[in-house]
Amino acid sequence: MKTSSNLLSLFMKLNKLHAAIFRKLLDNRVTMPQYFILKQIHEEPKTIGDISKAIDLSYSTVSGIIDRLEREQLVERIRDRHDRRIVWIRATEKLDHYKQKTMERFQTEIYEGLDQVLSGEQIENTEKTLQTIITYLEKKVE
Amino acid sequence: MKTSSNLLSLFMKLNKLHAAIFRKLLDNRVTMPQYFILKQIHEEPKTIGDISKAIDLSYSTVSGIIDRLEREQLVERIRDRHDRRIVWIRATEKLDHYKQKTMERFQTEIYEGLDQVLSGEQIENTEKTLQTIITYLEKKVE
DNA sequence: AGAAAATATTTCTTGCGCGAAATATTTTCA
DNA sequence: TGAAAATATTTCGCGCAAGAAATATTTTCT
Repeated sequence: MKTSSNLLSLFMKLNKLHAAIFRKLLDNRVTMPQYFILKQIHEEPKTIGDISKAIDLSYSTVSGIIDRLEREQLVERIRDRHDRRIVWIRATEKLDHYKQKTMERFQTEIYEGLDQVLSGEQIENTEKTLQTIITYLEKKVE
Repeated sequence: MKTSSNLLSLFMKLNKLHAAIFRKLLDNRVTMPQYFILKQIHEEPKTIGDISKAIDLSYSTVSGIIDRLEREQLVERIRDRHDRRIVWIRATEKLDHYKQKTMERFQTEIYEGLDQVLSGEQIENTEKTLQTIITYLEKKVE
C-alpha cells in the first residue's frame, strides 16, 4: 500500500523537473507546453483541434497557449477560407529563426543524454509499467 | 532518442489522470494537492514550512492552497504565541467529520488496488528508473 | 429553404505552481 | 541596545489546465 503511492509522488516530482529543464534550456523564452505546440506546427500549419488531440490538452488550454505564442509573434492564427470555423496555426518567420538556433539543439541535448543513462530494457519495462498504471487509473475515472 | 521522450509524455499523462482520480473519488470537493496537505495536518498541526518541505511545493503555492482550504473551513491558521512569524495549520472539526467519511476509504481504494495490479518487482524497478531520471534531470537544471 | 444538430473555437471561472518582492518578526552581533 | 541578518509567511504576476457556457459557422434533414 505504501509502495505504489511512492511511485506516484515520484511522477509528480519528475514532471516538475521536466518542465523546469525546458524553461532553462530554452532560455526562459518558451515553456514546455509552448514547445510541444511549436513542434506540432513547425513543419506545417495545424488546427487547434489537431494540436489538442496530438498533445492531449483541452481546446481551451491550447487556445490560451496559442494566445501567448501569438503575442510573442512565434505563430499566427489564420481563418480557413472554406470553413470559417477552422483556425490554422502557422509558424511565423520569427519562429523559423528561433527554431534553427535553439529548438533542435535542445531536443537532442535532453533526450539523447537521457537515453545514455537508461538501458533499453529499463525504458521498455518502465513504459510497460506506466501503461499498466494508466490503464488502471483510466478505469477508475471511467 | 525517441524512446525516453515517449517515457516523459507518459509521465505527464499519468499525472493528469492521477489528479482527476482524486477529484472524482473525493466527490469533487477536495483536489489532489489539497488532499496531500490535509493528510499532512490531520494528525497534528504543522507549519507552512513543514508542509512545503514534506510535499515538495513552494511556500507560496502551499499558502494559496491553504487559503482555499480555510475558505472551505477545513483548516485554520493559528499564529504561534512565542514566535509570531510562525503559522500553524490545524484541522477543523469539519475536517474531522469529512475525514471519517471520505478520506480513509479513498486512500485504500486507490493505492491498494494499484498494488494488486503491479508486482513488487515492477514497482521496485520502476522506482529505480525514475530515480535515475530524476537525478539526471536535476543535474541538467543545476 | 429554414430549423435543428453538429462542429470548431473562444471566453470565463477556478485552482494549481513558481519566483521575486514585500511584510512581519526574531536572532545575532558589533 | 540597536542595526543588520536571518527566518517565516504572504502577495503579486505570470503561465498552465480543465470544464462549462458562449459564439460562430457549417451540415443535416424535413
